[in-house]
Amino acid sequence: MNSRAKSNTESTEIHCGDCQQLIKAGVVPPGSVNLIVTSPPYADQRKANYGGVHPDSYVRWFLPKAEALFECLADDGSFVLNIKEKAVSGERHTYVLELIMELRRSGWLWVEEYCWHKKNCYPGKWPNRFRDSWERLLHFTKSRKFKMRQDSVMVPMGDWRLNRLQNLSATDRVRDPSRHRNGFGKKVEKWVGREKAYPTNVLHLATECGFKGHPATFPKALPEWFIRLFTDEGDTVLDPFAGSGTTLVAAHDLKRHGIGIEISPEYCDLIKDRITP
Amino acid sequence: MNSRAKSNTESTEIHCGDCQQLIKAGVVPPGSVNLIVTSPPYADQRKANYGGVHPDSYVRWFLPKAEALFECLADDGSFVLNIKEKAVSGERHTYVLELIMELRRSGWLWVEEYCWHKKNCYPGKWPNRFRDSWERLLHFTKSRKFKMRQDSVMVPMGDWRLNRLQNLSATDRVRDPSRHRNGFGKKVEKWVGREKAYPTNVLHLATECGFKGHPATFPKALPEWFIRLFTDEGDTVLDPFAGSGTTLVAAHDLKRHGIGIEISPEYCDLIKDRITP
DNA sequence: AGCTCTTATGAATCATTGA
DNA sequence: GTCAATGATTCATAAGAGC
Repeated sequence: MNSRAKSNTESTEIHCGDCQQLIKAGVVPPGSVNLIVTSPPYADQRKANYGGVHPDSYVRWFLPKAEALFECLADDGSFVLNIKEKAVSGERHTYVLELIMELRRSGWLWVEEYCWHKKNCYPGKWPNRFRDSWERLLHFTKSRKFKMRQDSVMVPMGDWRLNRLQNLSATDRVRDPSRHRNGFGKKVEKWVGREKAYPTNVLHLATECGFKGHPATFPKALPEWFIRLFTDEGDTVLDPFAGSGTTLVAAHDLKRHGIGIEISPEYCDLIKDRITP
Repeated sequence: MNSRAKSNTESTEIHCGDCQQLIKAGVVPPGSVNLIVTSPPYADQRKANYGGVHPDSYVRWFLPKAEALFECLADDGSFVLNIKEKAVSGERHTYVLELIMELRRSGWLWVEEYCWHKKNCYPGKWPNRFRDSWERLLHFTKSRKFKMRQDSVMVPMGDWRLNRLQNLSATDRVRDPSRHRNGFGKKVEKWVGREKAYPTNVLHLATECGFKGHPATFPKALPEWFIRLFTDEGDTVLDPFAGSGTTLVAAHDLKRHGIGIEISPEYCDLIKDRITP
């Protein structure tokens, strides 16, 4: 199970323990990971499962782990962190903001904040806020030049294209560039026959309701999207807070080599059940 | 024009000048404003119009203005700030995060971060990121108990159903293969008999394309939503960076007393043209 | 009125060139 | 070398024109 032979790209490793300790112990070789995508235990949530981390000490808890992750990530690799701050005594807590700034201070580049717009969010009603329907997907890298396969996540264009491109008017080709600083009109011809467009930085996905047994299931489509975007086949994907193993299942299905680290023995067993056919 | 008599709830004041100076000068009485909703000039944008503020000095530029706003806001009032950090040399800049923390340090409560998911975002393509399709709507208050009229922004179930059906674009279907038509049908059935539902903290709106004369038009539906949510009829709404006056038009239409402050004389004139019938 | 088709344009970002 | 201006790239919406 511990073999990382590139020849078998569909192999998946599961390690049971604390990710910081295991990585420091050499379980994941330095620079060997192409993508880290994870949804760590939220502050003060999942108390029953993880023991809970208080919001005020969340940054202190996370930083050394991020340092370990930095070591094992390849220079052109990406780190995608799914997180959302909780509300504490009527306010949004600032630990996520502080975490971003501290991670930058320790060498990470904060390239982008993708937005996961949840189609079906958790129900509830409070006097001072509505249901929280979005989460942050923070994208960090080690370098300004990183691997990104934009073509692999293109989406079908809107129907507008069908009408738009049937008749190319003269204006399409002659849009005055002195007034509008974009040659968009000129290039419309290029679109004939094109079926797909690049997506935006908002992922509009539903949460997964089907899988029981772990409280924080994020939809498989989420890691899948980032795995397709930031890795090639045969690359290595790491989830240091594997939980129920959704990222690893996605990596396996996409023929990437998966490494999962999970501190809870029960979840480790659960992941193994999920991965092995 | 300067009368703030509550009797005339539809009156709208326009003041031309710097909001900080004008408020300090007493143009807006302390504690008289129920809602501040504004979209300030973004860092280093609108150079032609405002002179531009460098991202690195944005917090320093904004803080004293926020202090003035604090003074004129009622104790149970709300401050809604529409903002989004720009990308600087391959990274998202952190001035918005810093601003949130500094505002908290100076007495504001950061109650919530609403998300404006823009249906039509600016086009473009870059090697390291996709098009930016969302902006922040930061909600600050002076007190944990603030005025909130949740019922006033409930969405009719019928419209909701209609919109969902219409918005089921090809993109929706591809990104979320788990959403089957039968599953959707089930969900709709669940809502039969119920007339209205509470919204979430994500607003899914298009940007306004048509309005000329000001570079930063945000859709009228945006201030409208917050005005209905955080004020009653006859209350006072302030926009200290009025721009083209969209917030004031919304306030006027909803029978709120509007106060607009705008530093550019041309825009002041433009607002007056827009307000007066 | 309702439909189709046409057209303008929007808080952008990065790479390159020039001062 | 640092900084500022210019060029190249891209998509969905709404308003308007035409039928």
